[in-house]
Amino acid sequence: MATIKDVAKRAGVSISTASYALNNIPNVHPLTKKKILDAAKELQYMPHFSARHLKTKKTNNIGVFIYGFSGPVFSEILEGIRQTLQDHKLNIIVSSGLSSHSLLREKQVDGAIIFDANLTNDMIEHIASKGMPIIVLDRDYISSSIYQHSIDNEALVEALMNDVIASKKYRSYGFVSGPLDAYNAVKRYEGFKKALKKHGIAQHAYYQGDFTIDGGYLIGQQFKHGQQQPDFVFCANDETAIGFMQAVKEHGYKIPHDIAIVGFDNFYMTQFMQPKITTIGIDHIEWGHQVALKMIQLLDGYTLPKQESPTGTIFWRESCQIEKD
Amino acid sequence: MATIKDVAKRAGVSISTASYALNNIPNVHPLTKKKILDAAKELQYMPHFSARHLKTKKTNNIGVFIYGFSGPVFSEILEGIRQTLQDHKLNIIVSSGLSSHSLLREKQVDGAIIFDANLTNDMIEHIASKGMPIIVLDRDYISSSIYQHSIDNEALVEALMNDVIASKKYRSYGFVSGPLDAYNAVKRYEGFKKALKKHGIAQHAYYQGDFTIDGGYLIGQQFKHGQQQPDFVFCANDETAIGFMQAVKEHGYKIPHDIAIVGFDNFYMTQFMQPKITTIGIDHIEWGHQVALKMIQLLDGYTLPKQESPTGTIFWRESCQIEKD
DNA sequence: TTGTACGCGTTATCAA
DNA sequence: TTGATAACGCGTACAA
Repeated sequence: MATIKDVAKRAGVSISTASYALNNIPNVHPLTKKKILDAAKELQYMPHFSARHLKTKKTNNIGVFIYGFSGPVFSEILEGIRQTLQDHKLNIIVSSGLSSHSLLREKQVDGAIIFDANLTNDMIEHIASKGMPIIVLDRDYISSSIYQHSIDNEALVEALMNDVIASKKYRSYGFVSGPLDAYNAVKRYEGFKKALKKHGIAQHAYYQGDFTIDGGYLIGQQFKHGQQQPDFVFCANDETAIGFMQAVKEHGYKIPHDIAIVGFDNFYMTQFMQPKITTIGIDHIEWGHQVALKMIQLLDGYTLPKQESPTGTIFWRESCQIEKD
Repeated sequence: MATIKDVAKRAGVSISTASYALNNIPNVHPLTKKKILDAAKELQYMPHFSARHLKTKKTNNIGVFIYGFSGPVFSEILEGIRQTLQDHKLNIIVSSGLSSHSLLREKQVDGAIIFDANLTNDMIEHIASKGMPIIVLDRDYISSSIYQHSIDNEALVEALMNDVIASKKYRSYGFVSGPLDAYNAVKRYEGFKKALKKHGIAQHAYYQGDFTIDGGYLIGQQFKHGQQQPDFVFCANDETAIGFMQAVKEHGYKIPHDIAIVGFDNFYMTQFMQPKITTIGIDHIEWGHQVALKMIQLLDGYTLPKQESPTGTIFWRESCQIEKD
C-alpha cells in the first residue's frame, strides 16, 4: 500500500509538502501541487485511517449502537441516519452487543447514537464524561453531553385515547403491554392511563404481552375467557396487534364491530392485514435524519436543546374508526 | 484519556514492561504484572485502537457492506454474523452506501462480507488484490481471495417446482419476478424455467414485479385480465406473494383452490397471512453464522472451498399443498 | 526480568 | 513556497 512517503518521493518533494497538497492547504505552488496529486493518483494513494486518527483525533465515524438487528423499526431509522451522515461525508458504524463497548471505549467513533437498553446509564455517562456527544433514543436520560431524542410515547397515546374516549363508542377499554422493562411499553401505558383518568374512567383491563406477534396471539386466544371483555383494545405495538387480532378473529369476533383494535409503530404490514390496523406511526426515516443532523451540529459545537421528539401521526384505519369533528 | 505511559508511570515500571504485562506476554514477574494491571484498572486504561492498528496491522473489525438497511432479510443475516463474530472477539461494522468505499480502502477492516450490488466486481477485485479476504453473498464471482456464499436459488426453486409439476394438480404455471437486475430474481426464474423444461412444459405466464408488496398487488389486480390464467403462481419473494395474494383474493379468487401461490424467503409474516403462504426459506441467522465462521477461518489462514451455499427448506403451507409420496 | 530506542503513517510546528 | 523534525500511542528487537 502506497504511503504519503511514496507519493512525496515520486513527486520529488518533501513529505510535508505532499501532505499540504493532499489536504488542500493553500500555501503550495499550483505546479507542485499538480505533480503531487498526479503521483498520488498513479500510486492509488489512500491516507491510512489509523495513522491520521492518531494525529487528528477525528475518526469521521459515528457509532450507532443497537441491541440487535431484528425488527422492522431499526432498519428504517438506520437508513435515515445513514442518508444524512453520508451527505455530510461521515461514516456510520452500526454495532451491537459486546462490540459496542470496545468501539466506544477505544474511541473509534466521534459520537454515539444509542438505542440499546443493555448499555447502562452509568456506562453512557462514563463515555460522555470524556466529551463525546451522545444521543439516546431509548430512555429518559439527559446530562452534560448526553442528548435525548426519543418518541413522546405518552403524549401520542394520550392524544389518541382522548379522541377514542370522546367518541363515546366504547363500553370499556383494554391495554396489551410489551415487556415491563421496555421504555416504549411503559410510557405508552402511562399515556393510556392518563387519558382514562382524565375522563374519569376508573377501570380497564390489562394484558401482559411481549411485543411479538406470538405474544399477542396468545393473549387473543385467552381473551374470551377473561372476566372483562373490553370492546376497545390498545396494543403497545403493531406486532402485538397483529397477533391479537388474528386470534380473536379465529374465535369469531368481528373487528372492529365486536372489538376495536389499535397498534403502535405503523409497521408497514398493518396496511395489508384484514382489516387494516389503526396505528400511531413515527416516520422512522425522518427520525433518523433528525438524529443524524443533531449529531452533526453537536460535533460542530452548536448548543442544542437537550430534549426533542420525532413527530408522530395517527393513522385511522379499519380496525378502529372514529368520526372526528 | 489514560495511555500506557500513564500506566507505566503509576506502576513504577517502563513502558515496555507495561506493554508486556497488558498483552499477557509471559516474561514478566507476577508481582510487577499485578502492579501494572492494578494501575491500568485504576486509570481505566484502554489501548488506543488506531495506535495499535498502526503497529499490528490488525483491526479486529469485519466489515459487512449492504446496500440499505431495509427489508426483513438483512436484519437476520446481520444478527447471525454478529453472534459468531462476537464469540470470537471480533467486531462487526455494518456500512452501506458511499461509506463502504472509504472503510474498505482505508483498511479499517480485516475482512469484508459483501451484500451490495452497487459494489462492482472491479471494485471488489481491487480490494481483494491487496490480500483482504472477501465473501460475497449476492453474486456469482470468485477469485483469488474472493469467496462466494450465496443462496442456491436455482436448485431450490427447481426442486420445489419438480414436486409441484409431478403432483399433476395444476393446469398451467406463472412466475412473478423481481427486478431484472436482482441476482436472486434472475436465478429463481432460471430454476423455474429449468423444471418446466425438464417436464416438457413449453409455456408459462411471466409477470414483471419488483420484490415489493405493492408491486405484487398491482400484478394481482391485473391478473384477471390476463390472457393466460395459470392456477399456480410462483412469486420471486414473499413480499410479492403477499401483495399478489391480497389482490387476487379481493377479486374473488379462492386460494389455493383457484390459484396456488408460493413465495420465497420464509419472511415471518407469511405464517400470519390467510391462508398461510407456502415458501422456500433460508435460515438467515444460520447463514450469518456460517459466513462469519468462514471469515474467521479465512483470517486464520485456512484454505476453504470457494463456493458454498446455505441450506434451504420448503415450507409447505396452506397456499399450496402437495401430497408428497 | 526489565528498560532503551525505534518505527508504524500522518499532521503540525517551526525554520529556511 | 518548501523542508526538516517532533509528536500521536503502541509494540517489539535488542541490550542490559
